[in-house]
Amino acid sequence: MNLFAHFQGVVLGAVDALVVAGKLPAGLDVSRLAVEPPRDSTHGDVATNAAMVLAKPAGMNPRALADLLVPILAQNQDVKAVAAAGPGFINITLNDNFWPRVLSSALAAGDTYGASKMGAGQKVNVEYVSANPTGPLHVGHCRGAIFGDALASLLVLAGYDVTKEYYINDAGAQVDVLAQSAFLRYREALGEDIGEIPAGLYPGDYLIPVGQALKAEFGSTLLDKSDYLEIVRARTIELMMDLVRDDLASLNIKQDVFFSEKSLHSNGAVARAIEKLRSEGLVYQGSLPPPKGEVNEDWEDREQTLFRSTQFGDDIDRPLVKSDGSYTYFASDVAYSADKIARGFDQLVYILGADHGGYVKRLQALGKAFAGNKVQVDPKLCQLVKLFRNGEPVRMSKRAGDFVTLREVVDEVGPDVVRFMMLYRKNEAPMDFDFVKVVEQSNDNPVFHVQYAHARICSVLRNALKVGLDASSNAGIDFSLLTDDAEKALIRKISEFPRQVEAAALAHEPHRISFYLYELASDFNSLWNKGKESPQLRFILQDQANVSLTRLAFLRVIRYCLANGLRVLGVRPVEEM
RNA sequence: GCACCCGUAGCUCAGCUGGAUCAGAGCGCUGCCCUCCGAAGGCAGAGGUCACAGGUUCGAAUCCUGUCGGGUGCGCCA
Repeated sequence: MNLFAHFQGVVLGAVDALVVAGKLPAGLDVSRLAVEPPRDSTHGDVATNAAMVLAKPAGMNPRALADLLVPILAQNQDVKAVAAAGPGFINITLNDNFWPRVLSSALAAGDTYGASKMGAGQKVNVEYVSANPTGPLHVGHCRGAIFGDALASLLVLAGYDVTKEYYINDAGAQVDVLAQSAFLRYREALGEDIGEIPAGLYPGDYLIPVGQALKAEFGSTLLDKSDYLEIVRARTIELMMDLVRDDLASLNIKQDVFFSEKSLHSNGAVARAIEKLRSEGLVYQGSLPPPKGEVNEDWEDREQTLFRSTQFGDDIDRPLVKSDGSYTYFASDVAYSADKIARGFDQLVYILGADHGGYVKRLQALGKAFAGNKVQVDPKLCQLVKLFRNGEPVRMSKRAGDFVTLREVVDEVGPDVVRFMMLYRKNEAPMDFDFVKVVEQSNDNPVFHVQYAHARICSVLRNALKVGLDASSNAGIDFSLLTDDAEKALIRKISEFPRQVEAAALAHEPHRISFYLYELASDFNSLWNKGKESPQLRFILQDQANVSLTRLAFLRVIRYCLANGLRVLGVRPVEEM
């Protein structure tokens, strides 16, 4: 159960009672009414701003309204005490028998503790990575890949119907260059001395096996074909996407849909989407003003086909057709947006790199153009990751083909560490990633801190078996035996998990789960350390089977909480370290 | 020139969509404890005008405007 959602209902019931009694006007907007944990736990267990939010529309003083609500809330069987405080807060202290029920329901929920129906099956498309299929993924793709994947898991837990999608930029000039580069490697595989890779082509070694694969498949027949480049391009893109999928698999990322940009052109979707916009008066011939500030020598005034994106909040209108008559990259985006919307998504989430900040408004403009306000378009920008090794920056050469690959990072520190650390920052904040620090086996390392808490719990559960306590049974559990402050703090923290999941999902911010898990692990460690000094607080007490069984069940709840949270992040909850 | 992101303790960052004698965590620093329990330590302390200036209201780190500083972009490259 979500304790706070539960009491939201209770508070709303109290408000209704006042309406029925004629003490409040009907039809008040309760959308801002919140039920939250109080900042200071000495204030109580749950707090609501109901009186302050409703005071103004009701034309009342917040404290006076609070005083009306207090006696009604006090009647609730789960409420031990309720009081108005400060400017109009209402603090509720729950009956002692309430917390054991929270734990019991969490234990019963087990692997599904924290799951929510908030999403109500709404369809969400999360598009992430979408790197050009011209080589292996590099470290720059890493953060967005992990962020998108964790967000998708988070949304699933919160009850959304999620599609994880990758947009393949397989049209345009860069894949022609790729094809030429691969063809060179093909000739090399056939024994030709190709010398230096010419400037402008992709020099990376990863194309050598592609050349060999082409040789194995086609022999030398491509040399005589006039449409060889067409064949090489198609085959190379397939091989590059295999490479990309392998890279993603190293992070345990598996996307559902790989959407081809090229297909939008070949099946006429681009033309149709633009016609759709044109029919609504959103496409016109015109010229754009030159950018102010810096002087651009190459600037020439041109008339072009433009999408009226300024009508939807964009800074300038966006060109759809190049001067040679072919479509711009943005024209593909137009068709792609239309396609996503036609597939019936309620939300479109785009995970973009920091250098794509300029895309936010135009993507939102497309959403509005095709679906009005019915579809929420939320582009999320992931800031840069700076690599360090023991505090020293890891230098990357600018030369093409010489970059730190995603695979190198994963191979060095492991997928769990990469995933956790990439999610231990909010996406808008730049991040430092130190190869040495992130693998330190100490409590100062957040990944270790959380993993270790889980492993410790598993260790105690194993030890319990050795002394004949069956921790998997639900017999003999009496959660009201958990009365120490450290235990109670932990129970509170556990009770917040479902709420954290919903809030993080709503905000599209998976990092909140990471921070929550860190705090949960800290609270658990505090209890553990208290047990060092006070043996009666340990989990296994030789002569007190009922207390031991209860505490072991408590540990199982904590473990579910940790494991379910880690599952959102895509980090393995390890059983020993 | 314009747009977007960022600015919170010495450092790295949270701050739950405007809440409360609450500005928090970790590191680092200081002082104790830990050679016996469940290895990869524990407890406590010091520190900040939330970049700056206005505004909105019962109430602002949070919203608005402006300024300063850092980052990223800015018409036929995808």
